[in-house]
Amino acid sequence: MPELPEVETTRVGLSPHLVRQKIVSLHIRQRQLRWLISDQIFQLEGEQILSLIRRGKYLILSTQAGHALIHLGMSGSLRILSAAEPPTKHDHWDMVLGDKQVLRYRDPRRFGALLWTEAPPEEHKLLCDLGLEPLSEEFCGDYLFRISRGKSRPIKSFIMDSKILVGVGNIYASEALFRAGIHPQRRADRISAKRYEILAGAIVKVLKTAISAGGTSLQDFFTPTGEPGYFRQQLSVYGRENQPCLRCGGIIKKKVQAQRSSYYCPNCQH
DNA sequence: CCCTGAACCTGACCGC
DNA sequence: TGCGGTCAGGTTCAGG
Repeated sequence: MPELPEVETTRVGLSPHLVRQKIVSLHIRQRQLRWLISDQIFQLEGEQILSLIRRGKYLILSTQAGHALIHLGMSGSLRILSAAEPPTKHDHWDMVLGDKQVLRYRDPRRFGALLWTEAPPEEHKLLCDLGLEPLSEEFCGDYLFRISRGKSRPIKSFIMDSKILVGVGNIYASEALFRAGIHPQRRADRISAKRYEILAGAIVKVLKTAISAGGTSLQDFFTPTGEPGYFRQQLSVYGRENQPCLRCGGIIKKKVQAQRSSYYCPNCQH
């Protein structure tokens, strides 16, 4: 579920509640997420939170002793609650904070992760091969154009590949391609530099707009204060199969590509 | 290297 | 009400 805008919304919402707080204790009710939560994670107890940053779809919570890497998978969410609030069925872990508040992780499908690392996080196996941040200075159409040469794979899977750029998942890939007028199945090496310029702009625009709206809530996603994200109302193609294209009035199609649904307008996207 | 398909897990929804 | 099938925002891994 959560793509870059939802993870960024989570980070922004949590940050004022977490940074400089002391972690009083950690309570794990379900260790089996995407990977088993290691006992090393208890080194967080007694530590002060120094920062909460985002890299791609990962959140990195840093202390003097080491770093917790948090991934929300498909259905994960984080909330700040009163420590007195009883946990419910899929609330897998709690981080009790110094001010009687608790950071609570909920994840029905358990595809998320909570990992411990003492080395610099950027060296971690899951982070070291990640591509550019789409909202960074270096990201541009020319970057996509250069590394797409000789790549026959479809453009949708290309922009969803975290080794190339991070944070673009199934919703925003469809949305960005629609805005750029590019067919999701077009080969990556058959797109001009000019069109990559437009695509890079569309990716940045759609991600920034979604962050401003607090992300997209389909089923499981809520901001840390329990609010849904409102970007769903601005989706142009995602989830709109058989509905009219907002640009040309044609019919939006859905096609399964690499086991993921792609939504597009066959008239506007080539 | 490139791509596909399976795997991990639960819940919502739809048709019968 | 119940059952079976399908689908869902992510990512890794095995295999051809």
